[in-house]
Amino acid sequence: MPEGHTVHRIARLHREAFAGRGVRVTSPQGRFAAGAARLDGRTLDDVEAYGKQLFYRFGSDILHIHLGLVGKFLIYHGEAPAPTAGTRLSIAAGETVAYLAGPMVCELIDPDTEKQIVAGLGPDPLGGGTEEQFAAMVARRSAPIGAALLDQSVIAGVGNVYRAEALFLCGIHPDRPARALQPREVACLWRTIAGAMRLGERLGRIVTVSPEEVGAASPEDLAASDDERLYAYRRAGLPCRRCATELRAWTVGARTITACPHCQPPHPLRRTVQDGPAGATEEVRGC
DNA sequence: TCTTTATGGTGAG
DNA sequence: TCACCCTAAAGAT
Repeated sequence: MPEGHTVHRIARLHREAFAGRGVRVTSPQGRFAAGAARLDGRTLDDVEAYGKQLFYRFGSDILHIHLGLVGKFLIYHGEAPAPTAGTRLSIAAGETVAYLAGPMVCELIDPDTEKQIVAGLGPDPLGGGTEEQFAAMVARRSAPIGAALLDQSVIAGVGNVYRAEALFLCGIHPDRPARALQPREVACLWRTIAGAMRLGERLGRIVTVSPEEVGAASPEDLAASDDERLYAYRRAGLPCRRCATELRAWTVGARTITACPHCQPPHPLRRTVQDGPAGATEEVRGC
């Protein structure tokens, strides 16, 4: 389940469990045997996340991990099962063991390489990025905003779920050119994504629906639900939670997005301002 | 036991 | 635009 919130959560949990301690590092599967042997027994100084990248610092040796689509960490406190045939990496200290399976990247790099990787990424809402940085990246993209949000050089850490949810919550059609968005729409996207990612990091699951909207007491309750956490992602053919219009799915940026035809109109709606200057209009949300 | 699915990204054509 | 890589877990048989 790796979007940025998952990666930052892993960094936090692993920092708490392993940082400042000597750690046992092995590669049960063998595909990271040489790297594991180099790190085994050494002190893990710190764990950091940026976007979807993880960096484990052992002095000037840095373990770089990217989970990709199917990669995951399984963490055990106390008794742990034997690693499976797919366990690329095992990190252990005291009572805690973390198994890594299916990562897209698991490699040793030096500090310069880390700098290059981070330099190629846009602002990370959970990593000190700013709304101004995001706005500057969006302003120079002619691609659809739905594609731009998946581009890690525009904003780091957003994946297919946060993209669909943020565009829905801000009432923005995914096909609209990024640079044509109004400043308030860009601001809405950044703030919505940042807030949702902070919540996701805390809950360990993406929740965007307002609890009161579905009669729930808290986001924690929604996190346990499979049906009520999200507004748009993978809900094609179902009625919009806000207006009951049937949600529609198509491809944007080589991945499937789902959106509401009514809440996310192709062009921002405008209406005449009653008490403003003659001919003045203001934007209104689809819903 | 088999099949399906996934929140990502790259490289070839 | 497509094929392809990585693996666990849920669902189907």
